[in-house]
Amino acid sequence: MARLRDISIDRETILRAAFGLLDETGLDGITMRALAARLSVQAPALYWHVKDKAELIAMMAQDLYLRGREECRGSADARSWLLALGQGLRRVLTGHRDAGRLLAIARPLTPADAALAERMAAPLGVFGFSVARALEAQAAVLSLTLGWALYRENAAMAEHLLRMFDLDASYEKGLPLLVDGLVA
Amino acid sequence: MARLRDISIDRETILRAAFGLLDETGLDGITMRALAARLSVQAPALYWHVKDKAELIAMMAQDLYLRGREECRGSADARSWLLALGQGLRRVLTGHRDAGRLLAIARPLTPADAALAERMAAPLGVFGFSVARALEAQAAVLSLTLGWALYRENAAMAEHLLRMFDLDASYEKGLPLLVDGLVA
DNA sequence: CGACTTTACTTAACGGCGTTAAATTGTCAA
DNA sequence: TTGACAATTTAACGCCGTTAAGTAAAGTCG
Repeated sequence: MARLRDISIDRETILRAAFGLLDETGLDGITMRALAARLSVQAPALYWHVKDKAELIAMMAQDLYLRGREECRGSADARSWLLALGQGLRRVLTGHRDAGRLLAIARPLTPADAALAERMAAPLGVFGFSVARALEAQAAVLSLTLGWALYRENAAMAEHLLRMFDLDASYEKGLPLLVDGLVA
Repeated sequence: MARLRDISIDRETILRAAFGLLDETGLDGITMRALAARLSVQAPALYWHVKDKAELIAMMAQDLYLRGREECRGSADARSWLLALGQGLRRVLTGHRDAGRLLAIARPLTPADAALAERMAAPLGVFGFSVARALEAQAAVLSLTLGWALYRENAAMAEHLLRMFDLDASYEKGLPLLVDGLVA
């Protein structure tokens, strides 16, 4: 395991370094060379652990989604579950620079991995949702949240706009409107 | 005007060529060299008309937004105006490959141009909305629509998922839920 | 008409990017 | 001791956005 170097890198350390790089330099700052340098390694070494950059971005996206979903573990009904999903993902996305943009450019995962969306929505089944209805409701909440995150990232520069209305409050208001309709 | 070449290029022809290139090759296919080739010109010639690639993308984004808004010209009330805004933008975004991703990576326009969002939301004022409430409502509808477009672009490859529920119908259902709450 | 400026392009080049190929080195099993 | 294997290195390729410098046509003006 340990080789020339005291500690070697693996997918997990690469992933964490990538998020660190994202927060410090933004999405454009994520280059294979910069990421490698942060791990005290040459760029091609990364390709032993990761197929290509697109896979790395997909890994990061998946990590963000899963962290967002953890927020709705103890939800007692469909309404609170969907609210927690939206707010959880929102919290995760606001916690990383350019996180919305990252999700936007992330290539879809492998076909086998597309089942993730299905697994994610599964808890809704417990509350009596059909698979189709669960996927629908989840898609609506995730769409609103991702779109909102992008809006926020883009508006960050135009402070003038943000002084005219509270974007965060707008989300807090809009999400329940959508969710209430979805569970009705 | 006309010089060495019979017809010269300008911002408008560049913009149209860029959308053509987008539809044929996707967002990754939009390179300054490919765009120039499509106009029978060398790449650096583009920089006479456009500051850099980011400005080109911003131009395309603005064009998409404005085309989306044209849909809600004849709306009689706030509800139908917001519905038309969402559906109009949705129609425009589904009409171009990777249009959602393009909006997501487009850098915010110049500060002076940030007033565009304000101008866009202005018609809502006629229906009795305050500026803040109009911007809020518009942000919610645009967020849902952009997020939905991204969802759709990413899910396009995972046909398996799409066979389990109707994403378009999901949007048609979710948008009124949000809008009804916003105008209440 | 001829000199000068301006417009709109060309060619050439730079540095950085993602990625691949090949060589290299340390570790472990037989 | 040897040989397979894991994990990295060095070197390089082609493409990217972008800049610098040169150049030809068109407009301006004495």
